[in-house]
Amino acid sequence: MVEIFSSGPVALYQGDALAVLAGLPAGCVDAVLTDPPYSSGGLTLGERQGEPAQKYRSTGYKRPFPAMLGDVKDQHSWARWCTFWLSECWRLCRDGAPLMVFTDWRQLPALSDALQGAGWIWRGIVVWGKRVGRPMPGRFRPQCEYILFASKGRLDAPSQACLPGMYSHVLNHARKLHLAGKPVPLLEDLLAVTKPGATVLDPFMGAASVGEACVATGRSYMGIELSPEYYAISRERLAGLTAGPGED
Amino acid sequence: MVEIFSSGPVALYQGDALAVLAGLPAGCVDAVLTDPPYSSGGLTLGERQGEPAQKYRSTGYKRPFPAMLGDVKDQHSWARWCTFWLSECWRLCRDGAPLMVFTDWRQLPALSDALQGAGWIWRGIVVWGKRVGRPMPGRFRPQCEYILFASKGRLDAPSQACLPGMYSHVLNHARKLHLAGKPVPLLEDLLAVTKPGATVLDPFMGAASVGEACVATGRSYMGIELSPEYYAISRERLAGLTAGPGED
DNA sequence: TTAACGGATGAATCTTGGC
DNA sequence: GGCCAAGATTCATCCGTTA
Repeated sequence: MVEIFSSGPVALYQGDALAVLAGLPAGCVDAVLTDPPYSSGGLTLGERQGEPAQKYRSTGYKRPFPAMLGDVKDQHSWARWCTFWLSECWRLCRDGAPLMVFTDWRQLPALSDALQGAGWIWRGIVVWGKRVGRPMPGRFRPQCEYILFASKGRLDAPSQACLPGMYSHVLNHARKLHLAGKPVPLLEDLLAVTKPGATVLDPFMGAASVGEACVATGRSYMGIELSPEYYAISRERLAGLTAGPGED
Repeated sequence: MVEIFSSGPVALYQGDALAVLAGLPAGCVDAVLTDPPYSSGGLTLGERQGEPAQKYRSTGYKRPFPAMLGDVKDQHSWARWCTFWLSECWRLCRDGAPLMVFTDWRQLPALSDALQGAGWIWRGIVVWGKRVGRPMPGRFRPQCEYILFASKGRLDAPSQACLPGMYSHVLNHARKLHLAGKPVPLLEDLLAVTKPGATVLDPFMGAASVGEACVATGRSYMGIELSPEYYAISRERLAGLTAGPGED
């Protein structure tokens, strides 16, 4: 059964994204902003399913994170799975809702297929320049991640303001609670395509950086997380936001 | 018949890219850097095939450019056509050669499929932040273009130096000779993945910005252009480079 | 208060050796 | 021979601490 936590503008669900999404009513969501597992990197099944302390990490790296569940798919399965949850998101959203999904360069084409297959109209790419990146001798370093931007039908723009197509934000790794944590200021910037008070859905909550950005900017947040460990971390983090400043 | 111009490190061919490439011998090229027609931007066939004064332009923008030939394909045909010329490039390149192809966000997934279908190993995306872009009220502006980076087999790196994954260069519209002209300093930066003296192939020369970057950085340049008008412009531009400073 | 220094880090990739 | 696990490698940037 799904565990639910609700407090003010925050509603959290612990369970598999597809299962939780299927149980929610249509039209209850104004926007989607999420960072799914990339299932990227690793040529072999063993590498993809490796210990989270090893995968995506340098040898000798010390700081541990809880395991990222569900990050073990090959690209074909990953694309089909994305189509499934993106279809559910489409059903839950009202017309005109924006969708923003993080991806790395390797999965970008598959994700663009998946979201269009789920009914979304692809509108563009937002670039996140990370400023730091792993050095790659003799070639270009993977220094950017990407946010695919789409809408359910004609985009219902919150204002006439023009938003930039790229953002440069530092990720403070000392404060990062999740291996794939994103900077809260970046997420706050992205929320500019939603109206104040909008209900934002995040099927892959992780450590709830999106939730913190929603609280900080006056949006309602619906977060779903499979891992009980990260669910607990997120619940504490969002429950404590009224008491003091949070972390990313 | 194909017209040929040759002068020092520069060799230019006037004709259809596929036809010219097919007549060249295998293994004569060290790297590919090119900016093909995107066949993007128009929602309808009529818009895609319309006068270039409308396409890619803000309303009211007056400066005329010669017609960009061959920019009239739907996405399926475009992807097939890309696979063809990318396969020819693959044949002409020696093992370890890098490939860099410009694209906009809309064609990025199709281009990644095409280059992998042609045998290239996709290595990543380099982001070009244009710093300016068409304002898009209420949404993110398309401020970046992308360079897909690939290699023929194992990449033969010219050095151990780590290159950045994104570049920010302003395009000087007044000096631009082609509607889709790219900043020469950006092209010079990209040439850092080739060795000095390398032979660089550019099947879609346009106004030869890549050619100018090659001359400036001591690379040999092979350029192909379908349009007689742009071929003439490029020939003059490159022939004049020894006399004085060029333009982009 | 400001400036400089040192250490840690990164949604990786490649080579090598073992089974 | 094929597949897989482990280790080495790389440096711009940022943060915390010291001067």
